[in-house]
Amino acid sequence: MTAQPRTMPADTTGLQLDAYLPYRLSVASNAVSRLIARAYEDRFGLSIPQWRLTCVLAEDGPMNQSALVSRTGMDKVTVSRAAQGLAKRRLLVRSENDLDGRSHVVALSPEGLRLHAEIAPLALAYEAALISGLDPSEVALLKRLLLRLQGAAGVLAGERTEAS
Amino acid sequence: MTAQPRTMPADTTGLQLDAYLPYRLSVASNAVSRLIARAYEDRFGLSIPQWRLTCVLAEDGPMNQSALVSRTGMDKVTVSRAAQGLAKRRLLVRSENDLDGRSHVVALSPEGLRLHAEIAPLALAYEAALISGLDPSEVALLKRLLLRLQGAAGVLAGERTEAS
DNA sequence: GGTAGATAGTTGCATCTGATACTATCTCGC
DNA sequence: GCGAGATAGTATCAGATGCAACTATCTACC
Repeated sequence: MTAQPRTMPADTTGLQLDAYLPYRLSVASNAVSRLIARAYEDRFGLSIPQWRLTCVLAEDGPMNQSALVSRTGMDKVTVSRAAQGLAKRRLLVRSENDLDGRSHVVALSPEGLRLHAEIAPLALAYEAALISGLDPSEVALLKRLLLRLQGAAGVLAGERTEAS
Repeated sequence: MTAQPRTMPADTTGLQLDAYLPYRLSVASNAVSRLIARAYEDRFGLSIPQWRLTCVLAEDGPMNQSALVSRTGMDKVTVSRAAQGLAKRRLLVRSENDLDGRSHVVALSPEGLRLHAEIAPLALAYEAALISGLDPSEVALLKRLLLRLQGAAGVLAGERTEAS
């Protein structure tokens, strides 16, 4: 005989929040994001969007804002504000684009590059601490599945695909 | 010989945003959350916190708000406002707690239960669509890894553990 | 039994976010 | 070249979020 808790409502839907993937994903992501955001904010005064721009510019070199938008998937308003914040602190420089008067080329300043080089080890240490105890193959699978979920969500949301 | 793009800055940090787990996690979670939030909002007028409360109350039965806080991990302010919104629509009922004048017992109304039963299949369909093509064992591992990341983030953030 | 500290929940506030609207510039077709 | 529509980026506004402060109630200790 299966035990039947007394006040349990007859939930016949088969839905359990704890096992619901979007819920698990959101809770895990929020926990990790809060941790990381606090670390960057407290020690370096960088928001997450600012940190992302810094990373992309350090990796790929100068580009304009719309390239940053497609590279990071962030909103163009978010990118604009993050770039303004970094420019105010002289961590990046925006120069006129002679070929297109609408856009500016955005590049890390030497100080920006230095800051990135300073933060990167900390960022990697956080990642290492988060995945400590996990098998590298599990981590690789995790990243692959996350990319897959992201893609599936984009498709379900009716997102325009690359090959239109 | 490895091709060397011309303008690539000397990024010797070993950090690549695309491969950085917190980034992958955040982007995937945002994509999924946006999809789900829009579905619930558009069709049923429920926010994500309201939907979570509904699920927990349908699963576990009536409880007070602080129990909802520890059950869902959401902020107590978020829970309070979500409960107020649901109460305004008569989807849940708050009754005085005779044993403790500070707290109220929160329970789904019959309409609330009915709405939950109506939404649950849609929620499960979204989950199924997101993980379609994935092996069930992969999904199980994914959920396990997400829980693990969440726990690791909590520990790193100095969170009080259950067994103090 | 009265006071100090803990707890339940709400309100206020400051911030972040994203959608929309707007300006400026570019491109294309004629 | 010139006007219609596309694109880069910014400004503006509404809603969500979470912290801190607050009220009310409870608990525990003297």
